[in-house]
Amino acid sequence: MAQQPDTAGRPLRADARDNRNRILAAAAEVFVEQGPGAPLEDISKRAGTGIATLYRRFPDRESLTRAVALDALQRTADEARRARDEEPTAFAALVRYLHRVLDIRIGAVFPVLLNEIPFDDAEIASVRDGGVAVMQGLVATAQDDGDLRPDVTHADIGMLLVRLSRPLPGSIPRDVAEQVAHRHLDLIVDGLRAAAGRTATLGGPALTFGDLQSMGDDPDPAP
Amino acid sequence: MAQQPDTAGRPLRADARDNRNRILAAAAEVFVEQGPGAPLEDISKRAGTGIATLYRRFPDRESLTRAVALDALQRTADEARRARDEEPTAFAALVRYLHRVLDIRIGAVFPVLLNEIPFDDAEIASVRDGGVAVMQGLVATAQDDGDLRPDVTHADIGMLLVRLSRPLPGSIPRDVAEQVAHRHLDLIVDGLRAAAGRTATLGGPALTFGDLQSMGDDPDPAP
DNA sequence: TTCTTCTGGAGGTTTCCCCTCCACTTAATC
DNA sequence: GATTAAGTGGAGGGGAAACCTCCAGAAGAA
Repeated sequence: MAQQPDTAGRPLRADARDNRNRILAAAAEVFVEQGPGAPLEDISKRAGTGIATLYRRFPDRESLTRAVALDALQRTADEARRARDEEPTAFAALVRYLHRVLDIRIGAVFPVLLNEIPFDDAEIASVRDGGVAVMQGLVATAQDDGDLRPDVTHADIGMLLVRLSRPLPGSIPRDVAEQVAHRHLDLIVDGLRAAAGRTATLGGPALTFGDLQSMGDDPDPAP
Repeated sequence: MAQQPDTAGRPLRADARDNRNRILAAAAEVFVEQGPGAPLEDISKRAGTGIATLYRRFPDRESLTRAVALDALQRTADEARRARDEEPTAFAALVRYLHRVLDIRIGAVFPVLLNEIPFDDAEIASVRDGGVAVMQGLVATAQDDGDLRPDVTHADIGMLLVRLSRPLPGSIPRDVAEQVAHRHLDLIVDGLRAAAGRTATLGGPALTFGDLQSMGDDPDPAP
Protein backbone atom coordinates (compact mmCIF):
# COMPACT_ATOMS: atom_id res chain seq x y z
CA MET A 1 0.00 0.00 0.00
CA ALA A 2 2.95 2.32 0.49
CA GLN A 3 4.00 1.71 -3.10
CA GLN A 4 3.71 4.93 -5.02
CA PRO A 5 5.04 4.43 -8.50
CA ASP A 6 6.56 7.87 -8.58
CA THR A 7 7.79 8.62 -5.09
CA ALA A 8 9.26 5.17 -4.57
CA GLY A 9 12.81 4.03 -5.08
CA ARG A 10 15.93 6.14 -4.81
CA PRO A 11 15.63 9.92 -4.63
CA LEU A 12 15.18 11.82 -7.85
CA ARG A 13 17.89 13.89 -9.37
CA ALA A 14 17.59 17.56 -8.42
CA ASP A 15 16.32 18.77 -11.78
CA ALA A 16 13.92 15.87 -12.02
CA ARG A 17 12.41 16.70 -8.66
CA ASP A 18 11.91 20.29 -9.73
CA ASN A 19 10.17 19.18 -12.84
CA ARG A 20 7.94 16.84 -10.90
CA ASN A 21 6.84 19.65 -8.62
CA ARG A 22 6.22 21.97 -11.51
CA ILE A 23 4.13 19.33 -13.23
CA LEU A 24 2.08 18.83 -10.10
CA ALA A 25 1.41 22.53 -9.77
CA ALA A 26 0.59 22.89 -13.43
CA ALA A 27 -1.73 19.91 -13.30
CA ALA A 28 -3.69 21.42 -10.44
CA GLU A 29 -4.16 24.63 -12.39
CA VAL A 30 -5.09 22.98 -15.63
CA PHE A 31 -7.50 20.56 -14.00
CA VAL A 32 -9.19 23.52 -12.37
CA GLU A 33 -9.53 25.35 -15.63
CA GLN A 34 -10.35 22.54 -18.00
CA GLY A 35 -11.65 19.73 -15.88
CA PRO A 36 -10.18 16.34 -15.10
CA GLY A 37 -10.09 15.30 -18.73
CA ALA A 38 -7.70 18.05 -19.76
CA PRO A 39 -5.02 17.04 -22.29
CA LEU A 40 -1.86 15.98 -20.51
CA GLU A 41 0.08 17.89 -23.11
CA ASP A 42 -1.40 21.15 -21.85
CA ILE A 43 -0.11 20.30 -18.43
CA SER A 44 3.41 19.50 -19.52
CA LYS A 45 3.44 22.64 -21.60
CA ARG A 46 2.42 24.80 -18.69
CA ALA A 47 5.03 23.11 -16.53
CA GLY A 48 7.60 23.97 -19.15
CA THR A 49 8.60 20.37 -19.76
CA GLY A 50 8.14 17.91 -22.57
CA ILE A 51 5.30 15.47 -22.61
CA ALA A 52 7.69 12.56 -22.15
CA THR A 53 8.84 13.93 -18.84
CA LEU A 54 5.32 13.95 -17.55
CA TYR A 55 4.79 10.38 -18.67
CA ARG A 56 8.02 9.20 -17.06
CA ARG A 57 6.98 10.61 -13.71
CA PHE A 58 3.31 9.69 -13.93
CA PRO A 59 2.81 6.63 -16.09
CA ASP A 60 -0.89 7.26 -16.57
CA ARG A 61 -3.52 9.85 -15.96
CA GLU A 62 -4.76 8.31 -12.76
CA SER A 63 -1.35 8.37 -11.22
CA LEU A 64 -1.08 12.10 -11.85
CA THR A 65 -4.60 12.77 -10.71
CA ARG A 66 -3.97 10.86 -7.54
CA ALA A 67 -0.80 12.76 -6.74
CA VAL A 68 -2.52 16.10 -7.29
CA ALA A 69 -5.41 15.12 -5.06
CA LEU A 70 -3.18 13.77 -2.35
CA ASP A 71 -1.14 16.93 -2.33
CA ALA A 72 -4.18 19.15 -2.02
CA LEU A 73 -5.73 17.03 0.71
CA GLN A 74 -2.51 17.00 2.65
CA ARG A 75 -2.23 20.75 2.59
CA THR A 76 -5.87 21.15 3.50
CA ALA A 77 -5.50 18.93 6.53
CA ASP A 78 -2.43 20.88 7.60
CA GLU A 79 -4.31 24.13 7.36
CA ALA A 80 -7.16 22.75 9.43
CA ARG A 81 -4.84 21.71 12.22
CA ARG A 82 -2.91 24.92 12.15
CA ALA A 83 -6.05 27.00 12.29
CA ARG A 84 -7.45 24.93 15.14
CA ASP A 85 -4.25 25.27 17.15
CA GLU A 86 -3.55 28.93 16.55
CA GLU A 87 -6.89 30.70 16.57
CA PRO A 88 -8.67 31.77 19.76
CA THR A 89 -12.13 30.44 18.88
CA ALA A 90 -13.43 27.61 16.78
CA PHE A 91 -15.38 30.04 14.63
CA ALA A 92 -12.31 32.13 13.96
CA ALA A 93 -10.41 28.98 13.13
CA LEU A 94 -13.13 27.91 10.75
CA VAL A 95 -13.11 31.23 8.96
CA ARG A 96 -9.35 31.22 8.62
CA TYR A 97 -9.44 27.65 7.41
CA LEU A 98 -11.98 28.51 4.74
CA HIS A 99 -9.94 31.37 3.40
CA ARG A 100 -6.77 29.33 3.33
CA VAL A 101 -8.42 26.40 1.62
CA LEU A 102 -9.79 28.74 -0.97
CA ASP A 103 -6.20 29.66 -1.76
CA ILE A 104 -5.20 26.04 -2.05
CA ARG A 105 -8.05 25.52 -4.50
CA ILE A 106 -8.95 22.20 -3.02
CA GLY A 107 -12.48 22.84 -4.06
CA ALA A 108 -11.39 22.69 -7.60
CA VAL A 109 -9.27 19.61 -7.22
CA PHE A 110 -12.02 17.86 -5.35
CA PRO A 111 -14.11 17.15 -8.46
CA VAL A 112 -11.14 15.43 -9.99
CA LEU A 113 -10.74 13.40 -6.88
CA LEU A 114 -14.35 12.42 -6.63
CA ASN A 115 -14.85 11.19 -10.12
CA GLU A 116 -11.51 9.75 -11.05
CA ILE A 117 -10.16 8.12 -7.93
CA PRO A 118 -11.39 5.09 -5.99
CA PHE A 119 -13.02 6.46 -2.89
CA ASP A 120 -11.52 3.80 -0.70
CA ASP A 121 -7.89 4.26 -1.71
CA ALA A 122 -6.18 3.74 1.63
CA GLU A 123 -3.69 6.58 1.58
CA ILE A 124 -6.13 9.11 0.19
CA ALA A 125 -8.79 8.09 2.65
CA SER A 126 -6.51 8.41 5.63
CA VAL A 127 -5.36 11.93 4.77
CA ARG A 128 -8.85 13.00 3.83
CA ASP A 129 -10.50 11.63 6.94
CA GLY A 130 -7.89 13.24 9.13
CA GLY A 131 -8.63 16.66 7.69
CA VAL A 132 -12.37 16.14 7.70
CA ALA A 133 -12.34 15.13 11.35
CA VAL A 134 -10.59 18.32 12.39
CA MET A 135 -12.96 20.41 10.32
CA GLN A 136 -15.97 18.61 11.73
CA GLY A 137 -14.64 19.29 15.22
CA LEU A 138 -14.38 22.98 14.44
CA VAL A 139 -17.94 23.07 13.18
CA ALA A 140 -19.30 21.28 16.24
CA THR A 141 -17.38 23.45 18.67
CA ALA A 142 -18.33 26.67 16.93
CA GLN A 143 -21.96 25.61 17.14
CA ASP A 144 -21.63 24.77 20.82
CA ASP A 145 -20.04 28.16 21.37
CA GLY A 146 -23.07 29.74 19.80
CA ASP A 147 -21.06 31.40 17.06
CA LEU A 148 -22.08 29.21 14.15
CA ARG A 149 -25.70 28.74 13.19
CA PRO A 150 -26.86 25.32 14.36
CA ASP A 151 -28.77 24.28 11.25
CA VAL A 152 -25.73 24.08 9.01
CA THR A 153 -23.67 20.92 8.50
CA HIS A 154 -20.01 20.41 7.79
CA ALA A 155 -20.98 19.12 4.35
CA ASP A 156 -22.80 22.37 3.61
CA ILE A 157 -19.64 24.23 4.35
CA GLY A 158 -17.58 21.88 2.24
CA MET A 159 -19.92 22.22 -0.69
CA LEU A 160 -19.99 25.98 -0.43
CA LEU A 161 -16.23 25.94 -0.53
CA VAL A 162 -16.30 23.90 -3.70
CA ARG A 163 -18.69 26.40 -5.23
CA LEU A 164 -16.42 29.28 -4.36
CA SER A 165 -13.28 27.57 -5.57
CA ARG A 166 -14.36 26.95 -9.09
CA PRO A 167 -13.35 29.69 -11.46
CA LEU A 168 -16.09 31.92 -12.75
CA PRO A 169 -16.72 31.82 -16.47
CA GLY A 170 -15.57 34.66 -18.62
CA SER A 171 -12.12 36.11 -18.86
CA ILE A 172 -11.74 37.66 -15.47
CA PRO A 173 -8.03 37.94 -14.65
CA ARG A 174 -7.02 35.28 -12.22
CA ASP A 175 -5.97 37.55 -9.40
CA VAL A 176 -9.20 39.50 -9.54
CA ALA A 177 -11.21 36.30 -9.58
CA GLU A 178 -9.44 35.15 -6.45
CA GLN A 179 -10.11 38.38 -4.63
CA VAL A 180 -13.74 38.15 -5.58
CA ALA A 181 -13.92 34.61 -4.26
CA HIS A 182 -12.64 35.77 -0.88
CA ARG A 183 -15.13 38.58 -0.96
CA HIS A 184 -17.94 36.15 -1.52
CA LEU A 185 -16.60 33.95 1.22
CA ASP A 186 -16.84 36.91 3.58
CA LEU A 187 -20.46 37.23 2.63
CA ILE A 188 -21.15 33.56 3.17
CA VAL A 189 -19.42 33.67 6.51
CA ASP A 190 -21.86 36.36 7.52
CA GLY A 191 -24.62 33.98 6.54
CA LEU A 192 -23.04 31.29 8.67
CA ARG A 193 -23.00 33.34 11.85
CA ALA A 194 -25.53 32.55 14.51
CA ALA A 195 -27.65 35.69 14.72
CA ALA A 196 -31.15 37.06 14.95
CA GLY A 197 -33.18 37.95 11.89
CA ARG A 198 -32.40 34.74 10.08
CA THR A 199 -34.41 32.70 7.68
CA ALA A 200 -36.28 30.57 10.19
CA THR A 201 -34.29 27.50 9.26
CA LEU A 202 -32.46 26.48 6.16
CA GLY A 203 -34.60 24.56 3.74
CA GLY A 204 -33.52 21.49 1.82
CA PRO A 205 -31.75 18.39 3.06
CA ALA A 206 -29.04 18.74 5.72
CA LEU A 207 -26.50 16.36 4.26
CA THR A 208 -23.33 14.94 5.74
CA PHE A 209 -20.21 13.79 3.94
CA GLY A 210 -21.44 10.27 4.56
CA ASP A 211 -24.59 11.00 2.60
CA LEU A 212 -22.58 12.42 -0.25
CA GLN A 213 -20.42 9.34 -0.35
CA SER A 214 -23.21 6.81 -0.32
CA MET A 215 -25.04 8.66 -3.06
CA GLY A 216 -21.97 8.24 -5.18
CA ASP A 217 -22.53 4.49 -5.51
CA ASP A 218 -23.38 4.42 -9.20
CA PRO A 219 -27.13 4.80 -9.55
CA ASP A 220 -27.18 3.44 -13.12
CA PRO A 221 -24.33 1.13 -14.12
CA ALA A 222 -25.40 0.43 -17.71
CA PRO A 223 -28.41 0.75 -20.02
CA MET B 1 -29.64 41.76 -38.01
CA ALA B 2 -33.14 40.45 -37.39
CA GLN B 3 -32.29 37.37 -39.44
CA GLN B 4 -32.35 34.32 -37.25
CA PRO B 5 -31.70 31.27 -39.38
CA ASP B 6 -34.07 29.14 -37.33
CA THR B 7 -36.93 31.36 -36.27
CA ALA B 8 -37.25 33.10 -39.60
CA GLY B 9 -39.49 32.28 -42.52
CA ARG B 10 -42.83 30.54 -42.40
CA PRO B 11 -43.95 28.82 -39.22
CA LEU B 12 -42.65 25.34 -38.53
CA ARG B 13 -44.77 22.28 -38.84
CA ALA B 14 -46.25 21.21 -35.50
CA ASP B 15 -43.96 18.26 -34.93
CA ALA B 16 -40.94 20.23 -36.02
CA ARG B 17 -41.72 22.93 -33.52
CA ASP B 18 -42.00 20.36 -30.76
CA ASN B 19 -38.67 18.93 -31.69
CA ARG B 20 -37.08 22.31 -31.72
CA ASN B 21 -38.28 23.01 -28.21
CA ARG B 22 -37.13 19.65 -26.96
CA ILE B 23 -33.72 20.22 -28.47
CA LEU B 24 -33.49 23.58 -26.79
CA ALA B 25 -34.35 22.12 -23.41
CA ALA B 26 -32.01 19.20 -23.85
CA ALA B 27 -29.20 21.52 -24.91
CA ALA B 28 -29.57 23.59 -21.77
CA GLU B 29 -29.30 20.48 -19.63
CA VAL B 30 -26.38 19.00 -21.46
CA PHE B 31 -24.47 22.27 -21.56
CA VAL B 32 -24.92 22.51 -17.82
CA GLU B 33 -23.63 19.03 -17.25
CA GLN B 34 -20.84 18.83 -19.78
CA GLY B 35 -19.95 22.38 -20.63
CA PRO B 36 -20.37 24.35 -23.83
CA GLY B 37 -18.27 21.90 -25.82
CA ALA B 38 -20.59 18.97 -25.27
CA PRO B 39 -21.12 16.71 -28.29
CA LEU B 40 -24.17 17.78 -30.24
CA GLU B 41 -25.08 14.15 -30.60
CA ASP B 42 -25.64 13.87 -26.85
CA ILE B 43 -28.07 16.72 -27.12
CA SER B 44 -30.06 15.26 -29.95
CA LYS B 45 -30.12 11.94 -28.16
CA ARG B 46 -31.49 13.47 -25.00
CA ALA B 47 -34.08 15.35 -27.00
CA GLY B 48 -35.14 12.06 -28.54
CA THR B 49 -34.41 13.18 -32.09
CA GLY B 50 -31.80 12.31 -34.66
CA ILE B 51 -28.68 14.35 -35.12
CA ALA B 52 -29.83 15.54 -38.52
CA THR B 53 -32.86 17.18 -37.00
CA LEU B 54 -30.68 19.20 -34.72
CA TYR B 55 -28.47 20.28 -37.60
CA ARG B 56 -31.42 21.28 -39.74
CA ARG B 57 -32.76 23.53 -37.00
CA PHE B 58 -29.42 24.87 -35.84
CA PRO B 59 -26.88 24.85 -38.66
CA ASP B 60 -23.93 25.20 -36.34
CA ARG B 61 -23.01 25.14 -32.70
CA GLU B 62 -23.14 28.86 -32.26
CA SER B 63 -26.65 29.07 -33.55
CA LEU B 64 -27.80 26.55 -30.95
CA THR B 65 -25.81 28.15 -28.20
CA ARG B 66 -27.30 31.48 -29.04
CA ALA B 67 -30.85 30.20 -28.97
CA VAL B 68 -30.31 28.54 -25.60
CA ALA B 69 -28.85 31.69 -24.13
CA LEU B 70 -31.56 33.89 -25.51
CA ASP B 71 -34.24 31.63 -24.11
CA ALA B 72 -32.70 31.63 -20.65
CA LEU B 73 -32.18 35.38 -20.65
CA GLN B 74 -35.74 35.95 -21.74
CA ARG B 75 -37.14 33.86 -18.94
CA THR B 76 -34.84 35.48 -16.43
CA ALA B 77 -35.99 38.92 -17.41
CA ASP B 78 -39.60 37.81 -17.13
CA GLU B 79 -39.01 36.49 -13.64
CA ALA B 80 -37.37 39.72 -12.59
CA ARG B 81 -40.34 41.78 -13.75
CA ARG B 82 -42.87 39.46 -12.24
CA ALA B 83 -41.08 39.44 -8.88
CA ARG B 84 -40.80 43.20 -8.89
CA ASP B 85 -44.48 43.64 -9.64
CA GLU B 86 -45.89 41.02 -7.31
CA GLU B 87 -43.81 41.14 -4.13
CA PRO B 88 -44.36 43.66 -1.36
CA THR B 89 -40.74 44.72 -0.89
CA ALA B 90 -37.71 44.93 -3.11
CA PHE B 91 -35.81 42.55 -0.88
CA ALA B 92 -38.58 39.97 -1.03
CA ALA B 93 -38.68 40.38 -4.78
CA LEU B 94 -34.95 39.90 -4.99
CA VAL B 95 -35.10 36.71 -2.95
CA ARG B 96 -37.90 35.30 -5.00
CA TYR B 97 -36.08 36.23 -8.17
CA LEU B 98 -32.95 34.45 -7.03
CA HIS B 99 -34.80 31.24 -6.25
CA ARG B 100 -36.63 31.29 -9.54
CA VAL B 101 -33.52 31.98 -11.55
CA LEU B 102 -31.83 29.10 -9.80
CA ASP B 103 -34.57 26.89 -11.19
CA ILE B 104 -34.09 28.26 -14.66
CA ARG B 105 -30.39 27.46 -14.39
CA ILE B 106 -29.37 30.66 -16.05
CA GLY B 107 -26.19 30.51 -14.08
CA ALA B 108 -25.23 27.43 -15.94
CA VAL B 109 -26.14 28.80 -19.32
CA PHE B 110 -24.33 32.01 -18.61
CA PRO B 111 -20.86 30.50 -19.05
CA VAL B 112 -21.85 29.32 -22.47
CA LEU B 113 -23.11 32.74 -23.27
CA LEU B 114 -20.03 34.52 -22.06
CA ASN B 115 -17.47 32.46 -23.85
CA GLU B 116 -19.18 31.51 -27.06
CA ILE B 117 -21.32 34.44 -28.04
CA PRO B 118 -20.38 37.91 -29.19
CA PHE B 119 -21.15 40.19 -26.30
CA ASP B 120 -22.58 42.90 -28.51
CA ASP B 121 -25.09 40.73 -30.37
CA ALA B 122 -27.98 43.15 -30.62
CA GLU B 123 -30.86 40.88 -29.73
CA ILE B 124 -29.04 39.19 -26.85
CA ALA B 125 -27.88 42.52 -25.49
CA SER B 126 -31.33 44.02 -25.51
CA VAL B 127 -32.93 41.15 -23.61
CA ARG B 128 -30.03 40.90 -21.21
CA ASP B 129 -29.90 44.60 -20.46
CA GLY B 130 -33.63 44.69 -19.85
CA GLY B 131 -33.37 41.99 -17.21
CA VAL B 132 -30.26 43.43 -15.66
CA ALA B 133 -31.84 46.84 -15.31
CA VAL B 134 -34.78 45.45 -13.38
CA MET B 135 -32.52 43.44 -11.14
CA GLN B 136 -30.27 46.42 -10.56
CA GLY B 137 -33.33 48.42 -9.60
CA LEU B 138 -34.31 45.80 -7.06
CA VAL B 139 -30.85 45.85 -5.54
CA ALA B 140 -30.78 49.61 -5.26
CA THR B 141 -34.25 49.82 -3.78
CA ALA B 142 -33.60 47.05 -1.29
CA GLN B 143 -30.50 48.90 -0.19
CA ASP B 144 -32.40 52.16 0.17
CA ASP B 145 -35.01 50.33 2.21
CA GLY B 146 -32.26 49.19 4.54
CA ASP B 147 -32.99 45.52 3.92
CA LEU B 148 -29.98 44.66 1.77
CA ARG B 149 -26.46 45.29 2.97
CA PRO B 150 -25.05 48.33 1.23
CA ASP B 151 -21.62 46.99 0.40
CA VAL B 152 -22.81 44.39 -2.07
CA THR B 153 -23.19 44.99 -5.81
CA HIS B 154 -25.57 43.56 -8.33
CA ALA B 155 -22.64 41.80 -9.95
CA ASP B 156 -21.82 40.07 -6.67
CA ILE B 157 -25.31 38.71 -6.59
CA GLY B 158 -25.14 37.63 -10.18
CA MET B 159 -21.86 35.84 -9.67
CA LEU B 160 -23.10 34.12 -6.55
CA LEU B 161 -26.05 32.90 -8.54
CA VAL B 162 -23.73 31.46 -11.15
CA ARG B 163 -21.81 29.68 -8.44
CA LEU B 164 -24.98 28.18 -7.03
CA SER B 165 -26.32 27.13 -10.38
CA ARG B 166 -23.45 24.98 -11.43
CA PRO B 167 -23.89 21.35 -10.53
CA LEU B 168 -21.71 20.01 -7.75
CA PRO B 169 -19.25 17.30 -8.70
CA GLY B 170 -19.93 13.74 -7.71
CA SER B 171 -23.02 11.73 -8.40
CA ILE B 172 -25.58 13.52 -6.31
CA PRO B 173 -29.04 12.87 -7.74
CA ARG B 174 -30.29 15.87 -9.60
CA ASP B 175 -33.30 16.60 -7.43
CA VAL B 176 -31.23 16.47 -4.26
CA ALA B 177 -28.62 18.74 -5.79
CA GLU B 178 -31.30 21.27 -6.62
CA GLN B 179 -32.71 21.25 -3.12
CA VAL B 180 -29.24 21.74 -1.75
CA ALA B 181 -28.68 24.68 -4.06
CA HIS B 182 -31.80 26.37 -2.72
CA ARG B 183 -30.65 25.61 0.78
CA HIS B 184 -27.35 27.30 0.13
CA LEU B 185 -29.15 30.21 -1.44
CA ASP B 186 -31.10 30.62 1.79
CA LEU B 187 -27.84 30.82 3.61
CA ILE B 188 -26.40 33.37 1.22
CA VAL B 189 -29.56 35.43 1.49
CA ASP B 190 -28.97 35.59 5.22
CA GLY B 191 -25.51 36.89 4.43
CA LEU B 192 -27.03 39.51 2.15
CA ARG B 193 -29.35 40.95 4.78
CA ALA B 194 -28.44 44.25 6.32
CA ALA B 195 -27.83 43.42 9.98
CA ALA B 196 -25.54 43.92 12.91
CA GLY B 197 -22.62 41.65 13.66
CA ARG B 198 -21.32 41.68 10.14
CA THR B 199 -17.87 41.47 8.76
CA ALA B 200 -17.03 45.19 8.88
CA THR B 201 -17.17 45.43 5.13
CA LEU B 202 -16.73 42.93 2.38
CA GLY B 203 -13.16 42.68 1.18
CA GLY B 204 -12.08 42.42 -2.41
CA PRO B 205 -13.15 44.47 -5.40
CA ALA B 206 -16.80 45.55 -5.65
CA LEU B 207 -17.33 44.87 -9.32
CA THR B 208 -20.17 45.80 -11.62
CA PHE B 209 -21.35 43.99 -14.72
CA GLY B 210 -19.62 46.69 -16.68
CA ASP B 211 -16.31 45.75 -15.10
CA LEU B 212 -16.86 42.13 -15.92
CA GLN B 213 -17.55 42.99 -19.50
CA SER B 214 -14.55 45.20 -20.06
CA MET B 215 -12.25 42.62 -18.52
CA GLY B 216 -13.41 40.20 -21.14
CA ASP B 217 -11.55 42.00 -23.88
CA ASP B 218 -8.95 39.33 -24.65
CA PRO B 219 -5.87 40.00 -22.53
CA ASP B 220 -3.57 37.87 -24.73
CA PRO B 221 -4.57 37.36 -28.36
CA ALA B 222 -1.66 35.16 -29.46
CA PRO B 223 1.91 34.24 -28.48
C1' DT C 1 -54.74 11.01 -51.50
C1' DT C 2 -51.04 13.92 -52.72
C1' DC C 3 -47.62 17.02 -51.85
C1' DT C 4 -44.39 18.98 -49.00
C1' DT C 5 -41.90 19.12 -44.94
C1' DC C 6 -39.42 16.67 -41.82
C1' DT C 7 -36.84 12.74 -39.90
C1' DG C 8 -33.16 9.23 -38.61
C1' DG C 9 -28.83 7.34 -38.52
C1' DA C 10 -25.00 5.43 -41.33
C1' DG C 11 -20.51 6.69 -42.38
C1' DG C 12 -16.65 9.62 -44.68
C1' DT C 13 -13.82 13.28 -42.95
C1' DT C 14 -11.51 15.85 -39.66
C1' DT C 15 -9.70 16.81 -35.27
C1' DC C 16 -7.80 15.74 -31.10
C1' DC C 17 -5.37 13.10 -27.73
C1' DC C 18 -2.67 9.28 -26.09
C1' DC C 19 1.69 7.33 -25.53
C1' DT C 20 6.21 5.40 -27.23
C1' DC C 21 10.72 5.80 -29.02
C1' DC C 22 15.41 7.36 -29.38
C1' DA C 23 19.04 10.67 -30.17
C1' DC C 24 20.65 14.14 -27.24
C1' DT C 25 21.54 16.80 -22.68
C1' DT C 26 22.68 17.25 -17.93
C1' DA C 27 23.52 16.25 -12.99
C1' DA C 28 26.24 13.40 -10.04
C1' DT C 29 30.46 11.08 -8.91
C1' DC C 30 35.32 10.27 -8.90
C1' DG D 1 37.31 17.23 -16.48
C1' DA D 2 35.92 12.71 -17.61
C1' DT D 3 32.62 9.10 -17.06
C1' DT D 4 28.26 7.31 -16.47
C1' DA D 5 23.70 6.83 -15.37
C1' DA D 6 19.56 9.53 -15.20
C1' DG D 7 16.74 12.59 -17.41
C1' DT D 8 14.78 15.22 -21.47
C1' DG D 9 12.10 16.81 -25.65
C1' DG D 10 9.14 16.36 -29.36
C1' DA D 11 7.97 13.96 -33.62
C1' DG D 12 4.66 10.82 -35.13
C1' DG D 13 1.83 6.36 -35.49
C1' DG D 14 -2.45 4.62 -33.76
C1' DG D 15 -6.97 5.13 -32.29
C1' DA D 16 -11.01 7.29 -30.46
C1' DA D 17 -14.45 10.79 -30.88
C1' DA D 18 -16.98 14.50 -32.86
C1' DC D 19 -18.52 16.90 -36.94
C1' DC D 20 -21.68 17.16 -40.58
C1' DT D 21 -23.82 15.46 -44.99
C1' DC D 22 -26.83 12.64 -47.61
C1' DC D 23 -30.91 10.32 -48.97
C1' DA D 24 -34.58 6.89 -48.56
C1' DG D 25 -38.59 6.85 -46.15
C1' DA D 26 -42.20 8.68 -42.45
C1' DA D 27 -45.61 11.91 -41.31
C1' DG D 28 -48.28 16.51 -41.00
C1' DA D 29 -51.13 19.61 -44.01
C1' DA D 30 -54.74 20.42 -47.34
